[in-house]
Amino acid sequence: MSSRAAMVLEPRKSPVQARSTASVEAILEATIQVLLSVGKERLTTTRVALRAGVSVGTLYQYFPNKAALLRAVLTRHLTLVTDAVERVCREQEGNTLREMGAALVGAFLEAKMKDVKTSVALYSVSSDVDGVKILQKMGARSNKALVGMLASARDPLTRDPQMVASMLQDALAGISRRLLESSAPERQFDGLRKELVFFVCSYLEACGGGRELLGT
Amino acid sequence: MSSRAAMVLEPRKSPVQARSTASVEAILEATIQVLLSVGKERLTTTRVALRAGVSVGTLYQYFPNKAALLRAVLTRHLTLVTDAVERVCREQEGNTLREMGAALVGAFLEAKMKDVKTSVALYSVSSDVDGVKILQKMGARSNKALVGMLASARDPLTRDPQMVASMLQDALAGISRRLLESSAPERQFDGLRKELVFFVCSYLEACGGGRELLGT
DNA sequence: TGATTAGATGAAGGAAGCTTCAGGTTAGGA
DNA sequence: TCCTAACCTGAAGCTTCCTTCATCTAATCA
Repeated sequence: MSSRAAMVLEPRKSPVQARSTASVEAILEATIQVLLSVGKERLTTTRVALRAGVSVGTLYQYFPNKAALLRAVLTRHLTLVTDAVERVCREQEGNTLREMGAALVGAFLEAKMKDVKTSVALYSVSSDVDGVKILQKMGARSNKALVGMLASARDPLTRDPQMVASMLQDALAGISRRLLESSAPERQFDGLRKELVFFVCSYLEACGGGRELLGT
Repeated sequence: MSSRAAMVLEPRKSPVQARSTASVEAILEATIQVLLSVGKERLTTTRVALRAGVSVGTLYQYFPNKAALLRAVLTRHLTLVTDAVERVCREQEGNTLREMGAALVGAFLEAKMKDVKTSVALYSVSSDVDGVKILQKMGARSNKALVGMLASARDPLTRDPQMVASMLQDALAGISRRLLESSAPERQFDGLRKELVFFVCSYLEACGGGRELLGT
């Protein structure tokens, strides 16, 4: 009957004491571990609980079902990436489009590469758990941040910022996905990063006047 | 004991008479129908067979298991898209980078939009069936075609064609995916197409000398 | 037309895993 | 110290489906 009465689905129950908070954390972490070690096909709630060092019952005390658990993990991960994007966007306000492009690419790739294995494992989970909805929510956040940043550019955009932002984020998503799912992401990383900066900057500069720039 | 003895996995048995060919076709088609109507979670082999107007036994006569069935459907769809890309690449040989970019975007989007629902439904299937492997195979084909086309450009590339081709196809993939998964793809289609052409052309022209062009 | 091969059937075996719940343990306040 | 609420446990119920195979029907060919 406390204020935490209105929680509908995600957490079935909120941790109050320290030990339960630890349980939830352990479960979340274990989910990723299991995902990495046996793959989503063999990821069972029992296995996750085992790995987390708790019983299945405990798991179900905090997550209404398997899907919710996976959703929580996915959300967690995507939030990190989105936060990273929002951060650069804030930092880059007032800079040139070229600077923005380079910074965006750097931050995005870094966030995704932070834990390659996990990123890849979560791609496979996404489609089982209306990951699209989660992605859209995060996408909207990124979009907002990007539009704000672009609007503040020293060399202003001559095109619909909304549209430009979408292009950038979706292209980034597609390219980084392929990178991550390739056999050796680390090896390709640097070359790809450079080209991606070039790609994005070409576009952004064309979106601006496209004059005062001649460098690379 | 005929020559068709070496088939290992995909089709368990090859259709010989007309009726069996019809069965296979019906099963493939039914798979998509079921996917669209009840979603992949509730797609069962029995349901597919029912919809196809055959018995489960028949289904298992041509597909060793559920995964192979889904793989077949996915492969089929992606082949169409890849074929489309290869076609434009051939047609555009010898043209300018700008022309190539516009044509590529057009063909790619058209192929993907041909049957939006199916495309979207198959995204969700992809991760259950080592879709990555299939995607990579198709990606390699597209890549080859793109590289060939780019190499033939009237205004030659000043950057690694392999890399440029990857950028293009992955960006295209990312952007089209978002379009397809959005709530109203048709509505956004035209605006997005135009911007995408601009995006791709900006890049390609920057990859060429980037001089003799001034038009939009 | 009879023999042989291709194709079709669908009930049932069997495995797997999600989720519950009745009952135990621990922590913190009175 | 005792009591209540928070927390934990894990065996087993239940459902869902994949896949097989013994059997039947339809083509094809000599």
